[in-house]
Amino acid sequence: MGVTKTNLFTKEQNELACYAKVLAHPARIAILQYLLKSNRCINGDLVNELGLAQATISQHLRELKNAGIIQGSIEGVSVSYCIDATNWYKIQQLLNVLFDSLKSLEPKDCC
Amino acid sequence: MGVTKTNLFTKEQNELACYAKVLAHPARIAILQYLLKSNRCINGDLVNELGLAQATISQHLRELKNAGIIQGSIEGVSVSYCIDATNWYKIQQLLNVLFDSLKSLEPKDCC
DNA sequence: TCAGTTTATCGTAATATTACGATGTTAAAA
DNA sequence: TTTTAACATCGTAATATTACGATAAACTGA
Repeated sequence: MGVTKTNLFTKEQNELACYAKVLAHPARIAILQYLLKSNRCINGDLVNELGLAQATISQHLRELKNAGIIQGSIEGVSVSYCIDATNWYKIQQLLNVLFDSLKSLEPKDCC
Repeated sequence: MGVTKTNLFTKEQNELACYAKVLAHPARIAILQYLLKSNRCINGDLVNELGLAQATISQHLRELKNAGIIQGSIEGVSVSYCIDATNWYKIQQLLNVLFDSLKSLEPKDCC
């Protein structure tokens, strides 16, 4: 097996899991933090900043882009990436809907 | 390779990625949503609710528990699981620190 | 004690992810 | 036109994840 049984779950559950998966790697977190700090960057910036090979950075950038978290535009010989603000807030809200739905319990209420 | 180069990243980046990884599966999202709704559950509840084998549910529960998101206590012949509220809020805050640090830009400011 | 119930763990097959060298592709510069 | 720079993509090795049957462990009730 080893394949997630996507059909067992709701669209919302799969969507949330997909977004979480994109965040589930420290290099991608680092890329996002770099973008948050500097507004935009190119592949080469990140190769210097993170210590991973160019091909690896490119692969991570593609995953972030496929998920809609960042967008890239060709700028001469390089590609300028930045955060897609619209999706950024959408993902934050999706996560907060989940996290906010914990009815407040006394600490150690159940277990 | 195929091994994340953990040492290249900060403790915070690795921690955030770890929490995201636990959320990065629809079955675990479904388990959390079930717990949010019903406050507590046992393995058998989830086997009925989700359509996955008992061993698979048990494996997902272990990952949620190892990450500190849920806790379980033995209750007779079964194990009662519930959300660990303290860590729940901590993770939400960690995520929001990331998401809130997007300086507001005009939509389509960069790319 | 013995049988039944509920979980956890082991072993394993199928698949996904991570990382990087090598190789293409595209646009500016010479 | 040729060269250079910056990326993307391909191919692949190493490892991680997902799922489940089988089995073990622990507690309950007869």
